[in-house]
Amino acid sequence: MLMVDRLRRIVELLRTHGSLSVAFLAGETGVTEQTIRRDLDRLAAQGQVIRSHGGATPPPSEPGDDCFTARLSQAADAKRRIAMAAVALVRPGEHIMLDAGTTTLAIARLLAGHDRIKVITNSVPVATEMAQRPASDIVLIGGELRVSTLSTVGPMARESFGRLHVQKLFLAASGIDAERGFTNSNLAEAEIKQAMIAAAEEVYAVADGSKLGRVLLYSFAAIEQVKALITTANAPHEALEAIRMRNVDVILV
Amino acid sequence: MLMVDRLRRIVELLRTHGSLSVAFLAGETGVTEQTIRRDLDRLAAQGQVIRSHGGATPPPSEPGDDCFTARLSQAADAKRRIAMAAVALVRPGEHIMLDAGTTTLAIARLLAGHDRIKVITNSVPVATEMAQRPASDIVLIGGELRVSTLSTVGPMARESFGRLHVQKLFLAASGIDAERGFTNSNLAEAEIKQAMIAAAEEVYAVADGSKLGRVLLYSFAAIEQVKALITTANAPHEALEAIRMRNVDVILV
DNA sequence: CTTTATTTTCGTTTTCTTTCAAATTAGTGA
DNA sequence: TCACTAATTTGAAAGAAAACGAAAATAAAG
Repeated sequence: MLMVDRLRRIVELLRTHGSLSVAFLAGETGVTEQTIRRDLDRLAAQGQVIRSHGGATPPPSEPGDDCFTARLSQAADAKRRIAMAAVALVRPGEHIMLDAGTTTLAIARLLAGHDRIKVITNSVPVATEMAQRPASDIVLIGGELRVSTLSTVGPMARESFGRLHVQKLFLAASGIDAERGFTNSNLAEAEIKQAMIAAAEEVYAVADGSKLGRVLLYSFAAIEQVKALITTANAPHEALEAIRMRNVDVILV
Repeated sequence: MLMVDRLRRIVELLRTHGSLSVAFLAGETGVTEQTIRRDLDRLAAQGQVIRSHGGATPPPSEPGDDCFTARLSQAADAKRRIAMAAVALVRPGEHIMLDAGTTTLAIARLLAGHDRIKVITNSVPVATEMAQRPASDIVLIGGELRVSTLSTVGPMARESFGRLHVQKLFLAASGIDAERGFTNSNLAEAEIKQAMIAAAEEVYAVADGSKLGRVLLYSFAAIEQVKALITTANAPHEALEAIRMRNVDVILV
């Protein structure tokens, strides 16, 4: 096991367990306590962990600085423009699905104004955002809650999506590539996205330009499965062309 | 247990209990009174607690603590005491259900510290609260989202509960009466509560004293269906007696 | 004045730091 | 490609520091 892997592992273990002793981490990683101490010193210098006598604790997660809200503020304007283009596609009275993600959250924010639209989602932030407006009609899909994205996954969620049928799905993806299709770094989420795609008549992918040409671990759909991709103009030109060649509309905002 | 964990625990216990003796803290944390004294000295030096002869008290609340917020936190204090009694019933490794409500939200807040507990809920606030802590294992029940309570209801939620099985359910109710049982003013929620009760081995009702003797529109359970009622001492005495007569434990906090 | 709590002191245990050597890895130049 | 050197990582051991518990002396509370 490489040292970087071990460091990552330590951070991960601390995040899930709350706080751990040097001895435990040594046993868990198969190295000496000495080495763990050195690792913790290093991680503490980077602010990744808080060192304490006998062990370490994860860094305090201030409200509004976790990974989710951090991503939220990033490129807020681009996301809003994408969201506006997405909302323009929605007709009154339609049933739509919203994937979990910051771009889809921006869609929810705009959509909250529209009446008579039923929104189905597995994202807790999307649901709470929609609930702000009284006239909304929301179905929240149940399942195991993924803490990092605040969305539900697992068999229960997959099955729930399997029974539903909607006109439009707005799909988020961390990686979009003409060849490899849509990819994601988490298996459970990839499975849910597949279930959502199966439940929708038309699928619209929403993602800022940085996601184009990126390929991640789990692939969950071919590029042809979506009707259109809504993205920003900073996407790599050749990636966009390759997608257009496969009969997917590209909407640039 | 690391020292930092113990220090955190002490602060937490003081915050919830109000003020505690050195002996109690020693018993609670499994160390000598001597060590507790040293801990308290340390915490007092940081201003985290106020030292006093024989024990310590939590730090004074923030300035700008007017009469209104005092009353507010008083109600919060009642809920927290109920929540503490509820959490004391939970054993490590158990699966529990949390109903939607402010008292159950207080339970979630306390429960978030416990490891290895799986929480099933239909309440979005409860789920997000639990998700704050890394080590939590949460199942969010899906369904139509009721905007006013941010909880899911409807056939989908009912069915989901129908497939689950947990050791303990902490049930909230707007009205509790020995004769009329548990009542609620919303039909959809009443139905969900019935489904939850059916899915749990043991049901514990949690409600502040003002709910006792009240009867609302929809009744969803008889008083005998719960194992115990956790409530505050300000509940009407005759209402409590009537409930006790029906073999329901009453836990006053 | 009695009881209880605190401080002080001391020894034991645990954890940390420092230092050194072996092992691994990366880089260099023939 | 093949040694050779330098840097990094890791483990081991010894001394320093911290945490903890126990007991005696002191202070506080009723």
